[in-house]
Amino acid sequence: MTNSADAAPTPPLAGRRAQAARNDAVILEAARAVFLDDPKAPIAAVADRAGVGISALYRRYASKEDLLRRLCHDGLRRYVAEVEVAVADPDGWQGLVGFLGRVVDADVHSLTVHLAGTFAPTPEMGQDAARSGELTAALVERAQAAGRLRADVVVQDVGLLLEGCAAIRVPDPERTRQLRRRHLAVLLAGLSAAGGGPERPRPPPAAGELDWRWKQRK
Amino acid sequence: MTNSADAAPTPPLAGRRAQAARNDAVILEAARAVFLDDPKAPIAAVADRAGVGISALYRRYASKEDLLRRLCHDGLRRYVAEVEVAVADPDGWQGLVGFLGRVVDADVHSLTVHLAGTFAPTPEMGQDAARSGELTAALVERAQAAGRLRADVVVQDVGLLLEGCAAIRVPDPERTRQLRRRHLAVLLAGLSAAGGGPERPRPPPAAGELDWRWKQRK
DNA sequence: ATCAGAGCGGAGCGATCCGTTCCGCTGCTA
DNA sequence: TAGCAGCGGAACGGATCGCTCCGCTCTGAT
Repeated sequence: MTNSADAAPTPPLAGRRAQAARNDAVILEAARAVFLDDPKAPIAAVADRAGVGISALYRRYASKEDLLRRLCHDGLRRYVAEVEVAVADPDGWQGLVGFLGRVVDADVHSLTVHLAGTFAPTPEMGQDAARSGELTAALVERAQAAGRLRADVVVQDVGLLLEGCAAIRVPDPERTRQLRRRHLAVLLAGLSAAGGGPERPRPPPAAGELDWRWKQRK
Repeated sequence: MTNSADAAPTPPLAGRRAQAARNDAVILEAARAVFLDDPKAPIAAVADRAGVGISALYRRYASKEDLLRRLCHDGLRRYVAEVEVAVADPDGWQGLVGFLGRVVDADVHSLTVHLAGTFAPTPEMGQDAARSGELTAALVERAQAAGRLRADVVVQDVGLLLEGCAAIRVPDPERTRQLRRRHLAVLLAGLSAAGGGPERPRPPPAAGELDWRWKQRK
């Protein structure tokens, strides 16, 4: 994300350009934190949190919608990257478990879902979303093939799980992470083939049933 | 909730007073639906949904905050009523399971938690909240005593569970209910003593750790 | 039959909020 | 040293929203 065009003579962290390049990251991180906390937060809140003026924001993004889109797309890409790593795991079950832990920790779900509908998605985002769906499905199948995931689980159950974990939130971020991990462990136990109980209530979530958020709202 | 002072000669559903009494319920139900969907919704949205004018609202509630408080307190009372029924169940585990199902169906958690912080709570609400906590703790203990609930579960885990279920939401309310039930079943399987797995990640949620929402925000 | 007023619809006021623009300053960079 | 990238932040214009208020209707007591 840092600007690679800065092979300047000086050590790479002084001067105006370098500061600006650093601001790129600072602003994105601030925006992440702010909009995760309140998806309707004003732009000024991001600027304050980043410790910069509003101009620094508008120099980088043409509009609030642009920033939101960028944030969301980054989250989506992160998701795809994680799930790609996961399907490469030789152990289908461990691949799924590790994947969920990392995605929950990174709070990717809040980024992609709570922000959805606040901006017009690009075609590229649609492709990435489709790809993420396919890969997640593959991940679920592999975990089932390994015999560790209940057979009556469907891909969309992963969406419900992520939704549930993302809903856990306390003021302290690290504590939030811990509580989510605990919640995730309970869910995984309930989803594992070892986990008792008869059938899960039907009908299971259907394809596309969780996609309504992506329709532009407002 | 219907006005019992209407033992009028006519069948009890005609006349201005009766219409007004019916509006009481209509407005409350509309407010429930609207604020459940968007806690920041404007008052006018409630009036529209109820099919009445704004005056009809302000005749009943002095302010928006008043209405929110009423809604939230109703939810809290509902919770207490349900948990009272549950602790009376001779089967500790079935008491817990049935209770969770009813509370999740009624979407009580969204009412009490997503609205919290948007109004100044009354002392009476504090008492009810305390009582609900005690009763829930008793419920958990009874389920553990029955040997059906894992020993490393704490009361606050119920809070996490409700939080997670409340986060599931699709446009159709009945479908939302079904998906939440499915999610709840997974969680219960993960929480039941039969459910496999070693220890749950520690430390478990602590007392009061989920109460930060009740601090007045904004 | 009469009429005071409960009940209500809805326009509009005043306050607030928010996205975005723009001006002027600073201090790199060429 | 001149020029401009980069930025801070005031302020504008529009939108939103809680709430008030005026006037109408029609009930229900007399």
